[in-house]
Amino acid sequence: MKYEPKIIEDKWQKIWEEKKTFAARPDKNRQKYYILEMFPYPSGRIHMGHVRNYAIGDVIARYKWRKGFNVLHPMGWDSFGLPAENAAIKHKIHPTKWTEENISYMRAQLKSLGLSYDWDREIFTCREDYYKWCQWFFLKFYEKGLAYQKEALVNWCESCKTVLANEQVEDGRCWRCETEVIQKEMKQWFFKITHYAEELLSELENLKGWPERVLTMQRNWIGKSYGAEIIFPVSDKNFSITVFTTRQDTIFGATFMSIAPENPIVRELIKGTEYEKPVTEFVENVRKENKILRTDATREKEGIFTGRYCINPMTGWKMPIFAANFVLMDYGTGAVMAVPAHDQRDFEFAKKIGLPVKVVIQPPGVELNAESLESAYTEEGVLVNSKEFSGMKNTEAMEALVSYFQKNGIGRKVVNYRLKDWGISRQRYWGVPIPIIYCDSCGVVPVPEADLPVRLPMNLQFDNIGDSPLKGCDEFVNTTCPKCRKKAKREVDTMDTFVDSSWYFSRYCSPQSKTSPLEKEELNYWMPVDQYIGGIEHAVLHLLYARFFTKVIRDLGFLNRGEPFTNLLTQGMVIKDGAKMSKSKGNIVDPDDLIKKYGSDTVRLFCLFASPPERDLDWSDEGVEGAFRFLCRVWRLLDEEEKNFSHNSPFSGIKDLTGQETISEDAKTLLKRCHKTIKKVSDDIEQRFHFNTAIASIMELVNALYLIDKNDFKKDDSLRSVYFFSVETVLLLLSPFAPHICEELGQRLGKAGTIFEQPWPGYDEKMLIDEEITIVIQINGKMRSKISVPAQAPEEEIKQITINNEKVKDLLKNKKIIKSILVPKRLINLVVK
RNA sequence: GCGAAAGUGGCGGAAUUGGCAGACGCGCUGGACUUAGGAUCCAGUCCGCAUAAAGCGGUUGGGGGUUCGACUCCCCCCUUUCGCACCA
Repeated sequence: MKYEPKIIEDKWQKIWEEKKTFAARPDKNRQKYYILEMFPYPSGRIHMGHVRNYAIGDVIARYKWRKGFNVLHPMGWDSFGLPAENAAIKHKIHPTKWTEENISYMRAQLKSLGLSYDWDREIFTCREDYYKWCQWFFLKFYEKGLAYQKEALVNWCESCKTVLANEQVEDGRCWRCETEVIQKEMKQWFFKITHYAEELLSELENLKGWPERVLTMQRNWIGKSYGAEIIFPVSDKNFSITVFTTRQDTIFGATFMSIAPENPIVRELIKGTEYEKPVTEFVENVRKENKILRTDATREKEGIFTGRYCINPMTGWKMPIFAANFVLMDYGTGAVMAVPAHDQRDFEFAKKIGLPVKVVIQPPGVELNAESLESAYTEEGVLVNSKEFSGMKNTEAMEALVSYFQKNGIGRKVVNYRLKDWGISRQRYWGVPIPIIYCDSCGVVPVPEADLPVRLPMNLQFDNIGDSPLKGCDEFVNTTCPKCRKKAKREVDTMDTFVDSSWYFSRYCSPQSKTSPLEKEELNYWMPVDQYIGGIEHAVLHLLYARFFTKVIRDLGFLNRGEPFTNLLTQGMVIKDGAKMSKSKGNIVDPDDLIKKYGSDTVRLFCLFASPPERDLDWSDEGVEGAFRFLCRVWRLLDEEEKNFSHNSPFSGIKDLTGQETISEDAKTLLKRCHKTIKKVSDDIEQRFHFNTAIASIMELVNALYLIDKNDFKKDDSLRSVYFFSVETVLLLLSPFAPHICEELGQRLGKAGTIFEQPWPGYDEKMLIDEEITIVIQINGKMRSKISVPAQAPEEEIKQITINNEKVKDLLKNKKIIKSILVPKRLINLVVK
């Protein structure tokens, strides 16, 4: 009988679907295991990256299930987003239709892969019953002061008339029309993620199951730094400028001040003076520059004098104030004290303009001299020219100065974060409407909870990209104020789709709940996700937002903990011909074609075998062929034997040697090999997710089975029995990787029930021990020979056998043994002279 | 520039705690079966020397070190990938 993957895969997928084999129910008596792969955007078709991601998750899910865990393994669709809107414009098809059609197609593709999802929990972020709760969360955020509105600078494409996400800006240009992106000030809604900045940072330490890489990226992103805010009074004005610095120890060397061009203080400083025109011109020019160019470290330092001075509170000097292109408005206070001797940027700028440089930190053993300085000295040292602080180590001066500032009202100690609040407004149609109403009398009014959802209107025309398409939909925009019942207008922006994906994993715990976004009891049973799997590209964005949301969900009283993902696996990319698979490279491999040709078991097996999950996977058509060949080999293990099996016999469970005195040596060797393979495969899955080596060891077992001469069965019944036990073992071990073929062969082997219902095979420690072991003989660290000794042989005996070995004797002629090292069960090393 | 990860046969990769480098697969070579083989089975396959066989030497990006022993630990350097990058 030929191995025909298509037939058997259809058969088993149908059985799984009808029986709801993978449905999860909370069960207090069983330990839960929540495994999750990042849900996909329904772009049209599944690609190889998805296949790999889901194959990895499926192995873990099936393994844990068989280990007796109550497994939750859900799937859904991150189905709001710009591509649907673009497709609508291009093909005159409604985003809903486009999205739902893609979902149907991709769901069928996932099902054809035989993945163990609980499809009853499927989530669609673009459907009312989900996005209603996004709006509900928005209202809760608003109530708690975690959602607010402010003017902000955003990436703006003048040609497309829309805000662009950072990912959609390539080299400072719009990805679609290549227009240069500018910074535009717009009123935007923000989520106050900075409220949790400290916790988001400190909790990283407890995420032991996360890759260090991701933790580092999040730490960098949050960017905590310790320093001081210092107040500099402005000459001839009744206000002052506050700067943030981490180097308050250098304040005696501050000779001028630089402020961000965008800083509103600039306007105040120049108002009505001769500097107004040139400075405004400079500011406008800098603002027109795109952000990428602006924040390039190698960019020429430019600045313009504002005509004003401020007073250094420690030295009393008049410091000229400059507007400078290298000062960022959105970090610190948007103003910095410039210390040219000890900051490279200030140094470059001072040299260019000809501003004074003053050394206030001296490194040990060297005398720095302001005139001969070629670059800023930014390392540690001792304070000089710093009044009573002179002579202090700069690290000590940090603290001393902060106390001095605080005592004298000059400044204070502060902690600054690089993390900014999350701007969630998008001038798009295909997203969650922000549930806010603007009333001329009442101002900003949140939509009452009872009125949710604010529905996305379905009757829009998609013939042109405009900013906030909802603006043009009168029946959406025009409404009545919930407070005063007068005419009012709705917010026309929608939410960033990252909002939708920030809590979907929680919703999976009670996906059908109509009364609440989350059911407390179910949530606390399933959460946190025990194993989350996805690409590294979400290291900061999604994974940070999800952590933030989970903390809010905790503080809203739904959940008793604030971290969503205990373990995180970031799988590598799928590479072909040295590049990531992409349309533009033309190196795409379509999963559908492969499944049609080889079956999904083969495709999954190859993805898992070709490299460990966290590394990039090099695609190889020959490798796929090899995976298929291996499954054919497994198939043929029992090809001619089928008629000999008794039907409905139970699976064997652990098979050891108890009561088997009649077992032959060959059978014993094979049986031991089975137990070793069980251990190896279990450990590789459980401890390291190294599926490639797990599969390799199953291949070894299969190779060993092929070397057994079935003619021997006639005279050796124990060998026959162990052989079929081994086949059974192969199926039990291989089934998380290639489930369909294993189920089919299990049935053909005459077994009652399915493999999925069988517990994961155990092994007998006794069966792992060899009676005879091979000891390697090294002489001066070089491998010279091997000997076979009883496993229990004492050290002295092994040594005797070694020196009596013919070859060793030969090599030891005229030499003296100085030392011998015995590594138990492995080797003996003779050090000779 | 800063930080992280990686570098092993012709290729993908293995070696889990410092103990036989190259498991397993691909590719290649030979043999068996065969009308045929691009199916299947068996065997060989790191490199060099030697070769009837046994053997000898070398080898984990390069150089140094620690150790009886290093792919593994330490120092220096090279290359690649990724992340951050005027953050005061």
